[in-house]
Amino acid sequence: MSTAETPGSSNFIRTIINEDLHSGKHDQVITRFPPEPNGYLHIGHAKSICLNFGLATEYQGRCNLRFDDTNPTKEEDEYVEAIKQDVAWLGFAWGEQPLFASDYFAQLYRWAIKLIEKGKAYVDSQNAEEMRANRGTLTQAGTDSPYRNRSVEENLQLFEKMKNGDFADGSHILRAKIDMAAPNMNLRDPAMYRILHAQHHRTGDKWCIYPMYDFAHGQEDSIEGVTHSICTLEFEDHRPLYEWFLKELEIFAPQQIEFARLNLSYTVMSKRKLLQLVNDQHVDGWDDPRMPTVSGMRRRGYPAAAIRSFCERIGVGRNASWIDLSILEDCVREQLNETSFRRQAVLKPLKVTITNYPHDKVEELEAPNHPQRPEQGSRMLPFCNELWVDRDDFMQAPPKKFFRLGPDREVRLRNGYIIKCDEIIKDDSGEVVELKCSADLDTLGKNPVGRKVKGIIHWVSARHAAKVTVRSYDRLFNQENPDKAENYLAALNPESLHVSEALVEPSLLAARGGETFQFERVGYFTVDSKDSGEGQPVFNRTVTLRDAWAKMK
RNA sequence: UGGGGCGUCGCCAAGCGGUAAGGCACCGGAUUUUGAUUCCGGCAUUCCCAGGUUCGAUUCCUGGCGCCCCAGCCA
Repeated sequence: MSTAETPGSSNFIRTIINEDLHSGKHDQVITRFPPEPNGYLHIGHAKSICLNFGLATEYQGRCNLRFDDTNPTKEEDEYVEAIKQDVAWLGFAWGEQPLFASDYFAQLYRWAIKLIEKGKAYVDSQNAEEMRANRGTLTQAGTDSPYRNRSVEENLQLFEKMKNGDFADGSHILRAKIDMAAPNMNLRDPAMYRILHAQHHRTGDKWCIYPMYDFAHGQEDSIEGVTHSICTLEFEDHRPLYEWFLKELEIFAPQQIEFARLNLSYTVMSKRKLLQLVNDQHVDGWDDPRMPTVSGMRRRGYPAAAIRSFCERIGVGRNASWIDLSILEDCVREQLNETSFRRQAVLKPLKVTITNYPHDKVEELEAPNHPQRPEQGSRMLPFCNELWVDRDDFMQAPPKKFFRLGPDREVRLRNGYIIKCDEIIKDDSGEVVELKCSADLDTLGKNPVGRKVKGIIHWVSARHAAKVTVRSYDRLFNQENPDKAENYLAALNPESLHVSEALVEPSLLAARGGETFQFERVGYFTVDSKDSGEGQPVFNRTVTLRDAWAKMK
């Protein structure tokens, strides 16, 4: 477990834990991260993972990875494998084996019988529509089921038959007998077990009844000795139920604590919607670099440390909050600036010919891998009289503040000479196709005397450059909150992916999948692990560099 | 309109009766062969509003207002 990060600021959960430790209520901290294996993990889950595993580490306790697999119709092994990989990649460990709610099915079944015997649960034979109709509304009490007062014996028999598979799906259901008039809807005789003749990813067809979340989660926590069961705010209304089951079952009662889920601007977070983006092929898969999934961010090139740092920075509270994407991006840049080697790459090429440099001469110019860290070494850049520079670094009629190429303007070639633009070549349509420049050959590694050249631009040798595919990503949605749109799909950004060919320094051809480089003055780019071939790297733009000039414009 | 929550700077977020931390964003300025990084400096006399208690309230009380969640045999 690699959590050398800062302890972080105070939050209400740390306060509760500290109190519990000081009062002697607990002498250790046990948490859990309980995903349902019905989709891939996203940045919202990452917040929960960092919180739960982070707390366990901080208090030298334990955090269980427990799959909440109580609904066989939606859960698959593919998801449990992906989730395990994501949690591990984020830097957390869960002991020898992950846990599963399905491991507790037998115990849960015995507990259901116990409640029936106590007269606290009954088999209802209304269908789903009748149950809904009799549940009442937010302002009106519900009505008791006509089956509510079946005898314990009859309930026991019926429930056993449910378990044995004697009934069709939906024909009967086990309910807790609480209060059909409770103002909290969750207490109006909530469902405990439903009949589901479905293949479970782990138990196969052993069971044909499955516990509902409410009848499973608290008991799972209890079995595992979880001290603090941390979940999101929507479950707040379920807490009385959570506590009711534990009390009626007379078993250890963990404390449920709710926090606000993460909302990120310009993205959606619901698994249903993410699944639809995948199924309808609006994206390339769960791990498409535009997805807010852990696997998508990993493929995009976000370091795990950046995600951890992000989760620490945003804090934990109970306000429904919207986090600005810029915070995540700042965390990513913070990490990548430290670790990434610098390289030169031209994304929008414009030809430059150095008129006073010999046609047949080639020089190797030394360039540091990381200017702030000379110990990281250097690589050699081939230089000749034909270069590519970026179109954005040239203007025919530049404003005074444009510190780049323009008629008669001088500029430093990064890691190379100072050149001056003498002549502009255009094609028939008037488009600039080439610049003729002269180099000051006495400016390698030193400044010219008598004048100052402020601008620096990146370049590659046209005779040596390699051509690679670059995928530039933009936000997946155009609206700050896609959920507010009539249809969130309409808020999809049609320009979220831009594929282009870039000309890069030859050393980049050896880049391996997952490696990230800073293309100087442009951004951070990560070699795609799926689509890159041997000697044919495909670069995903992880994040751009900050661009003060872009702001000035 | 039933129940449960939440309201501190543009976005997050500390604070828990003693006179508003921090981060992101933003605005200045310094250094710089990345208009990057780094570095300095600025950025809420005010804590949803109105009353009240108190020597003193963002913190306590009362009343408003606003926002979020709940009527799956999903989790």
